[in-house]
Amino acid sequence: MNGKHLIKLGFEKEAVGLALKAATAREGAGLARADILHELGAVQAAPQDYAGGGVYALLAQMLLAQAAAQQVRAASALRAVPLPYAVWGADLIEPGARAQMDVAMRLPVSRAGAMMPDAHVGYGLPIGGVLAAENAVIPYGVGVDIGCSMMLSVLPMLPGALKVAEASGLLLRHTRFGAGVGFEKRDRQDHAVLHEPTWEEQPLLRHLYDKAVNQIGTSGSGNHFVEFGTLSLAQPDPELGLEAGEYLAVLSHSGSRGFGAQVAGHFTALAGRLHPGIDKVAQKLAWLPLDGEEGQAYWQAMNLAGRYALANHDLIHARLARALGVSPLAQASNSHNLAWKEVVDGQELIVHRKGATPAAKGQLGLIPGSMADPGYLVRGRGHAPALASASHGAGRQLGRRAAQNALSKKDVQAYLEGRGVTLIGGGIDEAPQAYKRIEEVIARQTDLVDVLAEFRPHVVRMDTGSEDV
DNA sequence: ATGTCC
Repeated sequence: MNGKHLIKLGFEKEAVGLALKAATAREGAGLARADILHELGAVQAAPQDYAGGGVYALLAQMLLAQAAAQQVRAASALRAVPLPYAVWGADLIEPGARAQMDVAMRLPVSRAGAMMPDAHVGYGLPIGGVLAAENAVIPYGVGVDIGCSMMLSVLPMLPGALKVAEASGLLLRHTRFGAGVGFEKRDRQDHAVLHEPTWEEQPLLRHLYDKAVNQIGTSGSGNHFVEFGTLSLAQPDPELGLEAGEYLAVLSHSGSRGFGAQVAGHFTALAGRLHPGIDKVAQKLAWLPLDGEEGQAYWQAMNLAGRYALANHDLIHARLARALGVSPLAQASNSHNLAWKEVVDGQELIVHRKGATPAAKGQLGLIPGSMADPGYLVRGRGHAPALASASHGAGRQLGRRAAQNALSKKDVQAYLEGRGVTLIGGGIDEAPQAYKRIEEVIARQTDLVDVLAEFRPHVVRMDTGSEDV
C-alpha cells in the first residue's frame, strides 16, 4: 500500500498521509489490502460515522474539515456572468469603474444593482455603485467612511446679510478639520448619540467611544467641507415650508471620522477572513451573512456610525446658527455611504449605496458639486431600476495624484475668483477641475430626482490638502 | 476616508 493507491481512491492533501497511516496500522493488524481499501472507501463515503474514534478517526475528521472548506469555497464562488444592471451617464464613467461593478454583480449574494453618473473607481464596489444583496452586507459596499453624509440648513437671512469676513470667522471658530482632529475639551458639545446604550454592546464600540466623544461635531479631511452660500428656490415648497426666493444657507459634508473608519477596517478584515477561497478579483467585496453574529455586529456598528455622522452635522449646524443668533427655517440631510434593508421586487434585500443618494419617491437629498460649483437640493422620484438612488455628487474625473500633477494653485484660484468663492484650506486634489461637471451629472439623472433648489457656495472651509491652494 | 496596523 502506498500513497498512489490512496490518491487514486480520491484522497487529497493531508488526507493522503492520514489514510496511509491508518492503512499501515490495519496491515499490521493482518488485514488484506482489498479489505483495507474497502474500509477506506466506507470512511470516505460516511466520514461522520468514523470521526468519533478508532483507527480511522483522524482521517475521518480531516475529510469532514476538507468537505466544510469546500462548501465555504463553493459558497463564495462567483457567477460566470454578471447580473445585468442599469447605468446612468455611461458616457461619463470610466471603464475601470464599470469593471468593478461587473465583479460586484457576479457575487453569489448579489440580486440587483445600478450605477450612478458620478461613478468612479473605489475599493471593492465603485463609488457611485448601488448593490442589492440577499442576506449579506459587504463592508466595502458601504465604504471606509461609514455614514458619510450631507446636511443643509436654510437660514432666515438674506445671502447678502453675511459678509465674507464674518462668514470666514464663523467657520474658523466653529468648525474643525483634519485627520485625527477633535474639538478642544472645553469646546466639546454633547449629543444624544453619545448616550446610546449601543456603545456598550460590542468591545470594538466601547474601545472607540473616547475617540467618538473627542471628534463629535468635526469635519475631517479630503472632500469634506462646511460652507455658507445662497440657496435659490425657483418654486415655493410647502413641504419644506419655504417661499420661492434666495436664502442664506449652510451646507456640510462630513462622515463618521476615525470611529467609522476603524469600524470599517475591523469588519472588512473580518469579512475577508470569512471568505478565504473567494476569487481574487472579488477579495475586497467579501461579505458578512446578515443572519450571522458578525453580520449582526457590523449592522449595529454601521448604523451607529451613520447616526454619529449625522450628529456631527447636527452640531456643526447648531454652532453656526447659534453664533448667528438664528434658527433654521428648514433642514435636509442624507447619508450616501450606507446600507439599508429595502424591498426590491417584493423581496427584502440589503441595498448598499456607496456614494449614492437615497432617492425614494418624495425623499429629499443633497448633491454637491465641488468647492466652487453649485450643489442641488433634490427630491427623489423612486425610480426602481436605479434602486431608488441618485448620484452623491459630481464624481471625480481626475484622481488625487492626477489632479496634483495636472493642476496648479493658479488654476484653482482663477476658478474660485470666477465664481466669487472664498476658500479656507482646500488642496489641489480637491480642485473643481478634478471633478466632473455637476450640471452634466445632474442632466443624466432627471428620471431619478427633481431639482428643487440650487446652492451656490460663497465661503467654503475644507481641510488643508497635501498641497494647499 | 483615516493620525493610513489595536
